[in-house]
Amino acid sequence: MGLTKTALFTKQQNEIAAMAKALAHPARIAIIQYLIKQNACICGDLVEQLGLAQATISQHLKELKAVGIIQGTIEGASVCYCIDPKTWKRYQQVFAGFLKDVDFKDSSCC
Amino acid sequence: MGLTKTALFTKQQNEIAAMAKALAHPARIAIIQYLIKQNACICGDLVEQLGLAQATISQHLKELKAVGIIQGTIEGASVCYCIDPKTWKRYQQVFAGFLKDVDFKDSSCC
DNA sequence: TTGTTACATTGCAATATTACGATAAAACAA
DNA sequence: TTGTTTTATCGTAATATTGCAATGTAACAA
Repeated sequence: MGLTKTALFTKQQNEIAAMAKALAHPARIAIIQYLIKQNACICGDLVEQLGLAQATISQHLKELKAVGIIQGTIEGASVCYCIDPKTWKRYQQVFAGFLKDVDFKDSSCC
Repeated sequence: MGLTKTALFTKQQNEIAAMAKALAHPARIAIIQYLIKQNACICGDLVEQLGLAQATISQHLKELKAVGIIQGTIEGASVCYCIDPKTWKRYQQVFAGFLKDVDFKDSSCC
């Protein structure tokens, strides 16, 4: 069917998966890293930097905006993008919480 | 085209994206959480727990095995799955490294 | 106004993912 | 051996993702 059965899982599980999905493409990782390095930039900079078509970059930016990890502010004809500090902290917390230390038994399997 | 242009990105960016992709489905999050809670379990347990078809669970297990986050050992007719401690630590390090603290300028955007 | 620049959106093609029934394979019991 | 249990794999359908050319839209300049 190709449709994830969201209802079978907890809210938390769906949230972690959705957050991971936003990071599940190298172009989006590259965008985030570039935004951190430059503090902020416009869409055109990313098109040059990454070597993907403008429409493609715009689509990736849309996805990152949808999960709230970046925000864009209109700056004349261009749009200035940057990391949203609040969502960034949430990402840190959620992933640190999920990837917590586990007390693995000796050679854990059976 | 539907084909990610892997060559445009660094090895590190591709790795982070691949690791995130493995976590980008709630069923796989649920499987990992259950494995941590129970220390280990067999495929049949997960089929009961999650309410997905056996073929579907088996497929998710295959993906998790492919990135090395879980390992399976044959135990008679069944297969015992558990978290791979080494890969788990790598996940912790990689995500902690990527989601590091950022010194956000005042209201960071432009 | 006309033209230009910067992005977003639309429409499409190629590929990937999700899900499951059916079937295969391997271990074991009777 | 035959049957049962457990998991993997195959085949298929439905849906999602990736990528880009073309087009739309908004801001600005001349």
